[in-house]
Amino acid sequence: MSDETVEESGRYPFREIEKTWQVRWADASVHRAENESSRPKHYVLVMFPYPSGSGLHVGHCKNYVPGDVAARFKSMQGFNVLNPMGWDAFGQPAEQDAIKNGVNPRQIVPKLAEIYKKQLDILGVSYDWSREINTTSPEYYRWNQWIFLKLFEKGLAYRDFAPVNWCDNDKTVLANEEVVDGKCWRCGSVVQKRPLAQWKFKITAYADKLIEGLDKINWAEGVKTQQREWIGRSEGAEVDFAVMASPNPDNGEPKVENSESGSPLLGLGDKITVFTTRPDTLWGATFMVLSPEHPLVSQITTPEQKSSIESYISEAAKKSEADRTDDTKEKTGVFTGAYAVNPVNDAKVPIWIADYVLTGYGTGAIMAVPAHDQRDFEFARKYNLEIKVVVQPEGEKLDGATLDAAWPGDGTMASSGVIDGIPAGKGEGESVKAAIVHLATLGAGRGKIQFRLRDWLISRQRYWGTPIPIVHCLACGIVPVPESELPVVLPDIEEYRPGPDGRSPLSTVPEFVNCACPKCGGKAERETDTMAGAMDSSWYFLRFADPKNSERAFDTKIANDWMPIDTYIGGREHAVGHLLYCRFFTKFLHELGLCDADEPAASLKNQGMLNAYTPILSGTDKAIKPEEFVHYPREDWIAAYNQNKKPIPAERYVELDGVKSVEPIEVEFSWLKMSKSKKTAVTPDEMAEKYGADALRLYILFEAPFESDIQWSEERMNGTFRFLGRVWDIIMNVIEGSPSPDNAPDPSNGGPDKESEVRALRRKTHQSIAKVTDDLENFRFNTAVSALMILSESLRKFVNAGGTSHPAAREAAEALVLLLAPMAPHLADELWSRLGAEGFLYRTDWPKSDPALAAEDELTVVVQINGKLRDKLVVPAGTSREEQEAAALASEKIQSDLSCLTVRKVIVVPGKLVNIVAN
RNA sequence: GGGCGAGUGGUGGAACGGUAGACACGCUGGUCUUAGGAACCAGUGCCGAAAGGCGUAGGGGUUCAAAUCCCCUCUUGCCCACCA
Repeated sequence: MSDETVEESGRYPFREIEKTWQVRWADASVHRAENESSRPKHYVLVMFPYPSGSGLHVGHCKNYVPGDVAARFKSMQGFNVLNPMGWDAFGQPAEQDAIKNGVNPRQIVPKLAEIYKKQLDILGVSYDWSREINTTSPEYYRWNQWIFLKLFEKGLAYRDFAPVNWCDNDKTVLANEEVVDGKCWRCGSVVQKRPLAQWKFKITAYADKLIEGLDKINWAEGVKTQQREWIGRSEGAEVDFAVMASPNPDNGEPKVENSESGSPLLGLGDKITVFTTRPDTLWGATFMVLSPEHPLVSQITTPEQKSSIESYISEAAKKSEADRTDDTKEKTGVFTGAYAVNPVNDAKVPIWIADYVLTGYGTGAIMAVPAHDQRDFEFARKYNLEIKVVVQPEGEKLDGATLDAAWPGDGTMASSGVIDGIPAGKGEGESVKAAIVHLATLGAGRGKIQFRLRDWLISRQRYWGTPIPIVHCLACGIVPVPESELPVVLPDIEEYRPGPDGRSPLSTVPEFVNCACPKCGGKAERETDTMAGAMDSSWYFLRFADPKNSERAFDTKIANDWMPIDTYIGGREHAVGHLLYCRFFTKFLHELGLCDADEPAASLKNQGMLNAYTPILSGTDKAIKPEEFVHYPREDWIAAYNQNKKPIPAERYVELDGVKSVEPIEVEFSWLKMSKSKKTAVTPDEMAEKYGADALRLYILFEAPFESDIQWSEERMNGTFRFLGRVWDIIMNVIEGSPSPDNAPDPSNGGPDKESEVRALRRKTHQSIAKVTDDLENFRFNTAVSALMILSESLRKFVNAGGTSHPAAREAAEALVLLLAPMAPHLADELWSRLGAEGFLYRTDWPKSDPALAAEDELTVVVQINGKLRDKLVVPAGTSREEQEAAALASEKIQSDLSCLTVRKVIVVPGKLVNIVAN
C-alpha cells in the first residue's frame, strides 16, 4: 500500500508502522523468555490451536489478543514473561483433509502452522517463537510415548475389552466426552456400542485428588463445579445380595427356601453386588434391577422368562444412548424369573432387568427401594411390585399401598430392624452409618465411595496420532517398547482411511507392524492404535518450559522455574475434557518427581465467543450457507429482519436422490459462532489491512467484557480505528509542538496557562494510570480502553487550548502511549520512539500513579431527601462530616424542599453524599 | 429435571449497597472541506413547554439508601441430564 493511499485515508500510517515494528521485534527477539533471570517469572498461556485448512478468523482473536495484552502488561511490570505458542496438530481434521486431498497430513501441518504463525504475527502477538512446538514432530511425540510407558509402568495404562462408543461414519471409537446426545460430536451420526480392546488411562485413581486440588486453584466456579460433577463422587455402600436357587420347574412357583436353615445360594454362590447411597433404606428394597448387559443375566434367567429377556436385551442394544437415557420416557423392564435374598431381612426379592440401570456406573445393578426413589417407584407401580416404606417423614405416616410418589427426604427409620427409630438422612445421616456397620457385621456389605468419572480411553484406530509404544508378543504378551528405542516413528503410508473392521490404518503397514519382541527377541507385532490428541495437550505447557530438550520431556529445574501457568486462557468447552486431563497428568508427573507443581494452572480465564449474524432456518438454530440460497440479498434481509423480527420468505436449492430442486423456506438471523463453513468468517489479515491490527485488537478488547460474547460488527471496529487515529493526531501535535489545528475550538476561554487546567490534566493522567493498571490486572479490558479514550480526550482539549508544549501535555502523552502499549503495541512503539525514547515498550517500565496527583481537590456531594436526589454540592476534598452536613442543610434547594418536613435523621458519607431522612 | 450464568437506552456496554446509563456505535442538528471509510462542535433513557415525574424483565422484602443483597415468578444462555 502506497503512502499516498494512507495519506488519502486521512489516518495514521498504520500499515507501515505495524510492518516496521513487527520486523524490529522479531529482529531483536524482544519477546524471548529467559530461563535464567533475576526478574520474577510470569507464565501466560493461551490454549494452543488446532491448525485447520481455513486458517484463523477474527473470532479466534478473542483469546489470543487478551492473552497478549496480559503478557505485554506483565513484561512492562518487570516480569520475565513466558508467552509461547505451538500447534496441536494430531487428530481428525488434518487427517480428514489428508484423506480428501490424498496427501500425507505431515506435509500439510507445517504449511498450516506457517499460515497460523503469519496471521498471529500480523496481529502483533508477542510469542516467543523460539519455543514453538508441534505435537506431530517425533521430537515432541516421543515424550508422549515416554509418558505412556511411565503410566504403563505404574499400572495406570491398561488394556481393556470394555464396550466402546463406535461411530460407524467416522470409523472410530469416541471418548465419552465426544459423544453428545448419543451422537458423534463431529458428524452427528448415532453412536453404537461395540466391544474392542482399548488402551485406557486410569484417571479414576486420581478422582479424589482431582476434586481436592480444585480448592487451591483460581478457576471460574462454573468450571470447577463442572469438574466436580463430572468426577461425581458419592458416598454410600456396596451390598451383596445372594441369588436364590432356581424356582422349581415342576410347578413354576419359586421354591421358597429358608435362608436361616439352608443355603439359598445357587450353585457357586452367585451374588449380585449393588452400590447405593442409601444403605439405610435396604429394609425397603423390594426388588432388584440389573442392566440388560449385566453378565449374570443369562445365568439367572429362568427358562420361562428366557425369550422375553432375550428380546428385551436385543431391543436395548439397538437403542442409542440418547434413547436410553431419556428420562421422559416411561421405564420398561422384564422379570428374569430369579430371586435374591435381601441380606438384612431375608426377604425374597425378584430380580428384573431394565435399561434405566446403566452398565457403566456402579456395579450395573441396583437394589430398588420404590418407597424412597422416584425411578424405582415408577417402575414398581407399573409392574405391581411391592412398595415398602422404611423412612417416615416428620409427623406423617406413609403407606406403600397409597403412596403417590417416592419420599426421598429425611425422617425416621421404620420397619428397619436394628436401625429402627434412627433419624434418616442422606450422606452424613446417622442411619447410613448405622446401616453400614450392620452390613459389615453381616458380612454382606461395606462402605464405598463411588465415582462417575470413567477411565480415559486413549486408543484411536487412526493414522494421525502418536503410535502407542507397545509390542504384542505371542510368547510374552504385552511388552512395552524400551525407552531407548523411542520414538516409535509414525510411518508414511498411502491409505489413511481406516479399514471397515475399524482397525487402524497402521495395521496395513507390515514394516511397521512386524517387529522383534524386545523381551524375547521372537516374532511380535506392534500395537497399531494411536493416542488420542488430548494426550498431546495434557502436558504441552511443561514442554514449553524446555521445548528443545532431546534428553528428557523437560528439565525438572527449568520446569519448576516456570510452572505453574500463572494465567491460562481458553474456552469453557474444555471444562471436563482437556482441563481435567492436564490436571491428571500434572499430578502424575508431580508424583514421579518431575515437577513441583501438582496443578497446571494457578488461574484460568475463559473468554467469550465471537459471533456473527448468521442466516438460519426459521424456528431452528440451523445455519443456512449463502450458496444454498437461490437469491441472497443479505444486507436487505438483515435490515428487514431487524426491523420487524419476522421470518423472511426465501428459496433454497435442495438435492434429493440426485435431483436438484428449489424449496421455499423462511429465514431468520441469529448470532452464531463465526465460522468459515457458514461463510461468516472474517480474517484478521483483511481487517489488519483495512484498519490495522491495533484497531482490531482494540475492538476485540473494547466491544464486550473478556468473558462475554461479542457480536461481530465491522462498523463498530471503525470506532476503535478512529480512536487510534485521534491518538496519533494528538500525540504528533505534542511531539511536533505544532499549534492547535485549524478546526480546534477557540482556546480563549480557559487555557492551559491556568494552573487549574494543568492540575486537572495531571490528575486525569495519574487517575488513568491507576485505573488502567487495575483493569488490566483483572482482565477488564473494555473499561481500560474506555479510560484511555477519556485520557486522550482530556489531552486533546488541553492541546487544542494551546498547551502543546506544556510539560503536563508531555506527561499525559507519555502515559497514554505507555498505557496503550499492551493493547495497541505497534502504534505505541512508534509513538514512543517518536517521543524520543529508546528501546521497546515491551521492556519499558509500566508507569506509576502518584496518589497525590491523582487525588481530587474538589468533590461532588449528592444531597438526597429520603433517598431521592435533590441537590448537588461541590466541596473541597477533606471537608469534615459535620461541615458537609451543614452545607447540605444550608442549601437553598434543600431548605425549600424541607419546608414542610421534619428532619429525623441525616446520613453522611464524606465526599459522597448526604441523605436527609424526613417526614 | 439438575447445576451455573444472564436480563440496564435504538445498539455494545458502564456503575466499592450511595448521582443509573461512563465509554463507544448509531442517530439529529451545525462548522469546515482537497466531498472523506473524514475531522471538529452541540444534542441524544422515557413523559413533560417547564417545574417536575418515571425509569435497570415482573412482583415482594431487607436498608437512611437496591441495577447491585434476600425470596417468588417470567424470559434467556451454557453445561450435565435415569449416576442408584
